[in-house]
Amino acid sequence: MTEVQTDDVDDPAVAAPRARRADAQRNLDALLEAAKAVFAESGVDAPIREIAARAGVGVGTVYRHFPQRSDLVQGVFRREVDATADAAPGIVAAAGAPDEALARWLLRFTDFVATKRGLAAALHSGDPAFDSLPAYFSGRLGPTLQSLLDAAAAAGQIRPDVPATELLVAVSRLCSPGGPDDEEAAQSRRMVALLVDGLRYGAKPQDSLRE
Amino acid sequence: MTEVQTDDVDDPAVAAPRARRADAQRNLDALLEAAKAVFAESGVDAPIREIAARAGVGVGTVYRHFPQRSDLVQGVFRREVDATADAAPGIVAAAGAPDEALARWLLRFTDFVATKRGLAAALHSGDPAFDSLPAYFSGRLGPTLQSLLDAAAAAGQIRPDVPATELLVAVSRLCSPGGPDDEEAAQSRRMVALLVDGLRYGAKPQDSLRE
DNA sequence: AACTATACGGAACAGCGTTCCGGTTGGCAA
DNA sequence: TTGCCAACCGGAACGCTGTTCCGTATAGTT
Repeated sequence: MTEVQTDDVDDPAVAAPRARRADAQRNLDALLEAAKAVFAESGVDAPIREIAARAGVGVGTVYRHFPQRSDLVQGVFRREVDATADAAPGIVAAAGAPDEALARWLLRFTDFVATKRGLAAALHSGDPAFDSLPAYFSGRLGPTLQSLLDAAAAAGQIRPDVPATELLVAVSRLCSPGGPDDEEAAQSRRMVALLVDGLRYGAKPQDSLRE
Repeated sequence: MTEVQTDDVDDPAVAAPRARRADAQRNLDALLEAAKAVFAESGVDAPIREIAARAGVGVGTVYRHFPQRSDLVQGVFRREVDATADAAPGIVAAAGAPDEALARWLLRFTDFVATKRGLAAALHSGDPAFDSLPAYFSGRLGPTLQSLLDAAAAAGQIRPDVPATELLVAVSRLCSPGGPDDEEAAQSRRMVALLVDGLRYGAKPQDSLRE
């Protein structure tokens, strides 16, 4: 995430020792992907070996990339937050209307929350290694959601007075009790959809008089 | 558990199968004592073997008396709560005045809180095995402290308007950050003593003018 | 004193985190 | 293209953990 400006190849100034090897990058990606899945279904205390096996690498590789378990947790968390935020433009482009984009993105956000259950426990466990995560969460996702809300509100499709941060935690809580099984996930999605309908209702209450 | 009603040899009433053997009772006591110490210095996640060794028994013995770890935690907790509450009459008898008894009992309570640090984390971990503990805590200790407060207030030695439950949590928090080391424990005790002086001050503010 | 239900101890097993090192390979230089 | 070496990989190995199991010892009764 924060590993930009890697090489100014023909610049003799502070030359990075060397770029990361391709296989290392591949394994790192596979590891984050596997950890995401395992964390989601077994919690953040899942065995390292299981994650390694899922990623098709040895445990040594896990420890080289993530010396501490919290490093792996943070990596997964940040990656998911980024992916969720970055999905917004594509969803806006694909959706026909701002309120539809909003609804779809919130559903996407639901998937994210499902990933991080159990992870929430780690966040509140007081471990200082996770101190920076909540700020990252709202800092990255808040503005994204706010822009979606603003667009839909400007189009007169939803009520304009619901803060993004509140909606964020509301949706989180709607999904948090839900386990990894399909039925509860589906239920969470229905509740989120209902919430979005609530936003729409506030925008044009006169429509509710029609039948 | 469910294999009773064996024989009504000479007592037609429900005769207990047999009493607990003396050595079993000894080991149970030693176990609770050892667990108390180990929990206090290493938290409730301390190795079972360490507790067993401290009690001078084998791990098998631990598991027979406490099949689950939570059983041991509960046992220690209840035992400590009981001991703290039961200490009150003796302290009252030994102390010269009600306010002195109050002060000494609160110091005694401080020792209890020191024991249960880390245990607090277990209490709030959502494990349903611990659901009954908070109620046991305030139900047992609240009335005890209240009677001490009432006695001291009736004697005009302290202010009468401080509820026992509030004082209970206040003292808990005063001690909670303190680790197991002697310096912080001593500091906690000083703070508690200061709190008691505060109670006294409210009763007869005119005394503070004397020197 | 003899007998038996009860209790004890610790070896044994399984699973975990973490370290370590011989073998492998990607990417650069020649 | 070929060769080289640093970077990287995999998994064996170690130590610690919870938990089970059973041969042995003993308290309490007859």
